[in-house]
Amino acid sequence: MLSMWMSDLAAASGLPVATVKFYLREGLLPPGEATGATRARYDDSHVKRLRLIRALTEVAGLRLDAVRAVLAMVDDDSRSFHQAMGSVHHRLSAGRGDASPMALAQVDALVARRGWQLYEPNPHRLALARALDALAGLDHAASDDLLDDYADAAQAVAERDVAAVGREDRVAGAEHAVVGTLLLEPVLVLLRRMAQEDASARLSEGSRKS
Amino acid sequence: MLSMWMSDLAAASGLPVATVKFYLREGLLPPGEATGATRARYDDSHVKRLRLIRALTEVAGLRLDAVRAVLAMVDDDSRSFHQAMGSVHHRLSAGRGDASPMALAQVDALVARRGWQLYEPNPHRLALARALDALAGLDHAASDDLLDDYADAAQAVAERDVAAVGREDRVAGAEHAVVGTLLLEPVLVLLRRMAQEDASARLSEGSRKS
DNA sequence: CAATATTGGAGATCAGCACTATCCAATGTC
DNA sequence: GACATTGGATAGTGCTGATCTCCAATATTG
Repeated sequence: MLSMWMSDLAAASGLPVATVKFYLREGLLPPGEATGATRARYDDSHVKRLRLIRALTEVAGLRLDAVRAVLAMVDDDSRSFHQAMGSVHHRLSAGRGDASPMALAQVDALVARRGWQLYEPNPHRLALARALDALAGLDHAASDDLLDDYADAAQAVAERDVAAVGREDRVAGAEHAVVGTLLLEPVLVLLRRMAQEDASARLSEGSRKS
Repeated sequence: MLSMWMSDLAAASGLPVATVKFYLREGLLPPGEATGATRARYDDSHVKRLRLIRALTEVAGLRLDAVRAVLAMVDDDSRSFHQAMGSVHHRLSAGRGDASPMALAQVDALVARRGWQLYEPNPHRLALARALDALAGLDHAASDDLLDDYADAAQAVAERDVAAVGREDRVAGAEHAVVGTLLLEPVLVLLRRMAQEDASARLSEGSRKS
């Protein structure tokens, strides 16, 4: 089915018509091709766009303004993966408040140890420092050693992802990569939860008396 | 300062008095010791509790009902880390909707490959399958190979965390461990974003003509 | 000890977000 | 030509998280 009306689009995407209208109004879904004053045709690209919007909100947990920013990236072919990912990530990590100089220094030290090249101003740095402050404030300060282990794991998946981008999507545009990267974030978190459940089960089992 | 009034508590935590009152009403903050009909004293434990609430909402991104569940765990010494973490994680991964049998099978295969022991019903399994469905629906299906790499990374940090719990907190109660685990989730995500920014910078630099 | 300011409890109110419902005129269909 | 459908505009809903307003009881100060 290449061409459809709004109600078909809604049916195809499993969303209420009212919601499709809402996304149109918000500029998240491009308008269909008008066939008259009160009718418009939509096609497969609109179905896919709706799937993307729902994936970004439901799976990646983005709010609609962040979705709008991601879609703007996706629609702009002129950006490289690197540029697109940068804009998107920077927007996602942005947040209010400031961090202690100590936590910032710990982050900077980590970045230096790793030899990471980051752009300034870098919202990840601030967000991470705030997380470390929160941990420290609860008597749960993260050691450099712990951060290194976490960074090892993070770097392993990040390099894997970027290598995949270099292989597949260098020319094809940034969309695939950005979308994949965003949706894999919750995957990593979920896998950590599962792995932790398993490890914790082993621990409590191993220590059980009988 | 061991004993204070509500306005001092608000000042000490950096929150408006109205917000402190709100948390009291919501049962997130235990009531102070009443010294009369209209006065109550609060202490350090209340300051720390407020820090915990804000860390869970701002850093870990939990909603107040999830915070309430975590606090209930924290206040209940009778649970092991394993039990507490299970309840909390299961609540966090809970979500609406269902997943395709294909995605569920892929998750089950992964779990089987890893030899992970998970409890049923397991919300992580469903949530992960839904994420995989979303990826597949956007022509970005995750291969078993990719999942294995992600699981490697997830398992590495999970085992590190659980080992730390076994070392420090076996007796001390589950609070530390649960809180640390929750707050380290965003840390891992942020580190992945930073590592990706670095890897992507290297890639685009390495491929630049001059 | 009286005057004044502060405290904290209860309820109402508000703001932001993501939708959802109602109108309505134009249009397509039978 | 009667009738239902479409889709644009506008207003309203439900939820969450927080803030405002009142007020009587209480502490502090002169």
